[in-house]
Formats: sequence, structure tokens, C-alpha cells
Amino acid sequence: MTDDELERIATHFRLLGEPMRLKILQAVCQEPRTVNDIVAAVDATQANVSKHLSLLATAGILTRQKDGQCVYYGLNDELTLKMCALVHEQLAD
Amino acid sequence: MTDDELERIATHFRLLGEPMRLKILQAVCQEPRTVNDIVAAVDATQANVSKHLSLLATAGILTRQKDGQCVYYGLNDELTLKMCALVHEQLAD
DNA sequence: TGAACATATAACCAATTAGTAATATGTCAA
DNA sequence: TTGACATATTACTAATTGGTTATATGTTCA
Repeated sequence: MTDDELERIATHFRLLGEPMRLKILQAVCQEPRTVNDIVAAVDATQANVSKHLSLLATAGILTRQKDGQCVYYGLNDELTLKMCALVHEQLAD
Repeated sequence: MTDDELERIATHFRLLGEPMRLKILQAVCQEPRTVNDIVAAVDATQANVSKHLSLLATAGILTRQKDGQCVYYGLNDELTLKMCALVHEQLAD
């Protein structure tokens, strides 16, 4: 495993390592939602949510699709989906 | 999902979000190793490795077992093991 | 065109943290 | 006991980053 691979994996984990971002993932894991919807769902500032969304989308964890003046963010990263499933499973204990 | 649960999960992910800690996990994932062994394996300072080991053990990700003047750290956290497996799987792409 | 709305970005601050150097603690063997 | 070894801890610095406020960009509709 090269240093570069390790760095990429670590970055992925680090992005999942903030409660606010986990909340955002929860908000979009069923279906894509607009920024405004997400802001309402996670109860945070629009600027703050936008910043997190940008990070997650840049990393390929979220998809970004513009429709008119709205932007829909969705979760379609296989790895992240599986990890979330693992965590949910684990929480059942 | 309560804020407390989110925080716990985020902490778990955050701990996996550093390349040096991933290297350490790689070093101990087969069998428990001593601190000195791990230091040699990951090519870092003893103090630095010790600090990371302490964090990982406190979080329950690593086990700690003292034998004479050596301390063996091992990986037996189910969740972390599964996540590492997922990542390896993913890297095959 | 201009106003209302949706999203993004920039500048900033406070808090966290990875790494280091030095030292402390604890254990064995001669 | 003393010296060598293994590990932990402390104090510190530099860099990263989450959150905020204010503003910019872009889109729709009257």
C-alpha cells in the first residue's frame, strides 16, 4: 500500500469523521436533496452546509446535480454506503 | 440517531483518518505486536507511535496487553476490521 | 430590468491536533 | 543496586479546520 493510497483512504475516513457531515449524509442517503432541504434537516447555517457539501462532492462521496436554481446532492458512493450500513449494523448491539 | 451516537461514530471515523494510524493498524492487523516492532514497521518516532497507540486503545480499536517490559497491541475491533476489509476490496478496482 | 430566491465563496477566528524533544516510569539482568 | 531497555507522558509548536459573517454569483419571475 503506497503512501498515496494511505493518504486517500485516510482522507475518506476523515471526511466521515465530523458529526455534521454524518448528519448531511443521513439527510441525502435515501434520495438527492436540495441544499435548502439539507440545511433545514441538519439545522445548521447555509454557508456551513454548503462548505461541507463542497468537500463531500469534491471527494466523490456526494453527487451534485443542478436543476434550475436548485442544486441536488445525493449519495452514491459505494464505499460510503457500505460503511454506513456497517455502522448501523454495529449500533444494533 | 442521537447527537451522542453521531459523535461516537464520527470519533471512530476520525481516528481512522490519519495515514500514520492506518499504517499502525496495518502493522498489527495480523497479530499483536510490541511498540518497538510497530515503531520499526511504520518508520516513525517512538513518542509519536506511542501517542497514536494510546488513542486507538482508549477508543477500543486496539487491545493492549503487557508482558514483562513489552506491551503488545492488537486489533480486535470488529467494526474496524470490516471497514479495512471494505477498503481493501474497494482498492481492487 | 429588478426583486426575490438558491447557492457558493472569501476572510476571519477559535479550537483541535500531529509531530517533536525531553523526561519520566517501569522492568529486567548482571 | 545499577545500567540498559521498553514504554508513556509532558510541554510545546505549526498546521489544519469547523463555524460565522458578509458578500458574490446565478436563476427565476413579475
